Amino acid sequence: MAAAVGGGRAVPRYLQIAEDIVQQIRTGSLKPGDQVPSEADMAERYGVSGGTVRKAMLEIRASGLVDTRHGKGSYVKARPPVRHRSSDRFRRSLRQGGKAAYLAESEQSGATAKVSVIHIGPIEAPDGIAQRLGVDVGTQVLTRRRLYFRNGTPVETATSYLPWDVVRDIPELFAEFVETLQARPAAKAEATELTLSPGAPVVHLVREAVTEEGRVVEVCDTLMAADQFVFEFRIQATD
Amino acid sequence: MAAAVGGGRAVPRYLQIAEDIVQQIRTGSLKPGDQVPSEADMAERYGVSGGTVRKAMLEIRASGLVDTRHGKGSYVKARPPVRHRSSDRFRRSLRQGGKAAYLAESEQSGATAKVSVIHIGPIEAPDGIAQRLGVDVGTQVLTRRRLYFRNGTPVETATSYLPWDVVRDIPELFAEFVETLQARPAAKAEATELTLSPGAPVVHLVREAVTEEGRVVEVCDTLMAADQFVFEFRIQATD
DNA sequence: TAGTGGTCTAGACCACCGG
DNA sequence: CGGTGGTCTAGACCACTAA
Repeated sequence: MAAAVGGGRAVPRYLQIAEDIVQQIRTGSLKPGDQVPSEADMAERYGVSGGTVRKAMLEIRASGLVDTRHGKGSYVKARPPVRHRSSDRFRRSLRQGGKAAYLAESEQSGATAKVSVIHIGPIEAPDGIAQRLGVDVGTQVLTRRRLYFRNGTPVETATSYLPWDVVRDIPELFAEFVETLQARPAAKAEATELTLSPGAPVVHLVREAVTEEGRVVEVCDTLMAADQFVFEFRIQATD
Repeated sequence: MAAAVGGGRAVPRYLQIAEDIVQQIRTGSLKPGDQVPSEADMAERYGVSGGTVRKAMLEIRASGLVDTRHGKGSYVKARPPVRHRSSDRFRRSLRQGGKAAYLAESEQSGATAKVSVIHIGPIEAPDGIAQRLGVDVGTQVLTRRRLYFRNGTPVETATSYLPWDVVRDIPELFAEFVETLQARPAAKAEATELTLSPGAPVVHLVREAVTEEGRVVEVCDTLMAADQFVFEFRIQATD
């Protein structure tokens, strides 16, 4: 049948449908864990074709309120929206190993947390990392790759890089941390690892640990599901 | 004609096409300002239908490398990807009015900057803002809404809220700033205001200015195109 | 007016999931 | 196996832009 639409439609049909479903979630008609109507259902109910309903589902996914699994359906997320990631985590007393800090911080907010170490071992420093550590590209460094879970779903990957001499000494005399943070859409592989819808935003955070002598002794590269975190920074005014 | 695909295709056609175009941009075959091939072109060139090429374009837009205008076409962004937004901006010496700070910071990185004031005047404090300022909901506060441009395109909106007694005194004795930062997909209206593709990530940053007495005297609510900013924070280690 | 992107249809086959 | 989402087609009409 011919296109779309009788006359001057302001809001496209697929957005109307998406808005309808999102409202049902926000108002609680659809509760956490509930299955969102299947695409076939919606096509019939709203009297539109599959393509249109599909586009609506893309919008709904972009809202971050549902979880879609191929062959099963879409479900309203249980995830409590976000967790605070405060700069407080840099207090030395909380840094008895990064793992403990995460667990403490996470459970403080009433969620189950888990950390799994994917990989640990020596590697040749990749370009950007070598630069940050102030060593030559290809220098051997120790890496540790971790996956962080919250309430059973992965929310963060972290890869840290340490030069060998630092590993031997383990200074724990960091004077300063420099964090750079950028948000962007997830690449395909990243979306898979964090079980996100493709294109969902992720936050890429790189933390450098700097000693009192000004040497960068650790670089930690982390990727987070954006909807799982609120970042908080306290900054002292200076002259 | 019937579907898709002979046999076991690993990577979907639309992703292959998107990847091809993105590579052409990254390698420089398509230069900043160049027009990306039209959808009709691509459909013919790659031998796929319009729907498929459309999906590819969605992926390409998600990469943030391209700017699409209805009725005109898609063009490779001129935007040098990002601008550093460093916590240095809190140095008092740079805070002779927020506008000056932005212009200085921006032009330092070799871009043209412009700030336009959309609105300035009294308003009843909305819920979240009143809470942060420690006043009752509905209290009159001064708001100032600004749109920030970089190289001619809007990249940031900022709305600041100040209680009236602060406006009178203008303390400039901030002791601390607290920033909370969250990334999420842009809502439709936000995407329009910042000329983003719908669903492109934005960063929502709220900055509170705190006096030495611990009073919050200003709340600034800003929304930024995520692909335009890298945030940098330096944090002193404490015990 | 011609060319572009934006919305929509009515179908098809595939890949995945669960019983 | 039936139901679900994922990919794809070959068209249609609409809305915007620029010459």
